[in-house]
Amino acid sequence: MLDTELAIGEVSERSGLAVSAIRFYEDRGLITSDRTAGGQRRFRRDVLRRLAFIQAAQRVGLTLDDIGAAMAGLPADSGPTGPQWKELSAAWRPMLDERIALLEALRDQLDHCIGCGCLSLERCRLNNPGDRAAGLGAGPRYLLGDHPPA
Amino acid sequence: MLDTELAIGEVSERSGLAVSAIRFYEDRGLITSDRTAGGQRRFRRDVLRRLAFIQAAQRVGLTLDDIGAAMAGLPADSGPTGPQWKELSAAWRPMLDERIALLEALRDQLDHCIGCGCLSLERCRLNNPGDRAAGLGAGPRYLLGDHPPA
DNA sequence: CGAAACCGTCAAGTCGACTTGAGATTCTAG
DNA sequence: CTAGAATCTCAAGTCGACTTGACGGTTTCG
Repeated sequence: MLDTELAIGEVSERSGLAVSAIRFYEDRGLITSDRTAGGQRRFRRDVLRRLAFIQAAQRVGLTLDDIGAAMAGLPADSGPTGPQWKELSAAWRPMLDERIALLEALRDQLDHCIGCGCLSLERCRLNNPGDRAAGLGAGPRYLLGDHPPA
Repeated sequence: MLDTELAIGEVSERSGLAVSAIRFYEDRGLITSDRTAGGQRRFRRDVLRRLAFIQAAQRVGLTLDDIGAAMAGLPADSGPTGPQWKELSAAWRPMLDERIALLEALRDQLDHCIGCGCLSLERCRLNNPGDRAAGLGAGPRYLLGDHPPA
């Protein structure tokens, strides 16, 4: 227990993730672990940082594949270090900004529709399929729409 | 063709949705249609408004169930009328604001982490499970997290 | 009238992200 | 040392939102 390594249950408790989810992430290669002689997982503390990172990224709407790709450039055994973290954050910033802009546009558009009573949603920019910024396509599968092919 | 009713293919083209998706929505009770003598669907024009509405709502991250519930109060055969639209929009506004706030918080937090180099993501508010606003839980299943029990 | 284009109903499949269950093994506190 | 809490693996299930496929009927245009 004073051990630096954490059992999966501890990781679960500290990260707020289900044990099954943690195993799933390991299967997907997002995190790694050592094993005890008996075969149980023991995680290095930095896995918490990775998991936190994963959770944050998911909230932004990235898929595990995206996240895995982004983390592929990081050293496998540690959380992101300074410059790497910087790089990642910089890479995601435009996407964050885009999502925010989209949500704001939606809200304002809604306000506009309320204000003018036009009810012409189908003519609103909200549904302009040609517009990259608004026409994000097919719904929830990828959250707020596409994540850049990045 | 000068007919006021639209065949499913036309609806598809005008709405940008796949024919199969439109049928799916009808199964789910989100839209309705008449049938020709031969059994083909014929949609009233206002179905376009409904579909537009559905698409907009999805982009905000609502499930079809949510959308169905919200539209349940509307007259089945027409798009939302003035006051109803107003009511709906008003109901969704707080959620939109919350989502926007979340995204902004995430972005700013990311900036902060870059700035200070603390790398202490796990201590950041981003992952505070007790905080309703930030601890939105379990990822993509419900898009950017929970939609209010509304 | 007849071919091409469109539409119908199922049932089953897909995708992402996990969860659940079964049955066996390992750890740890008393 | 032992009871019982934690873990293990692996297969299968779930959920939301659709899509795909098989197979057959309907509309429309020339």
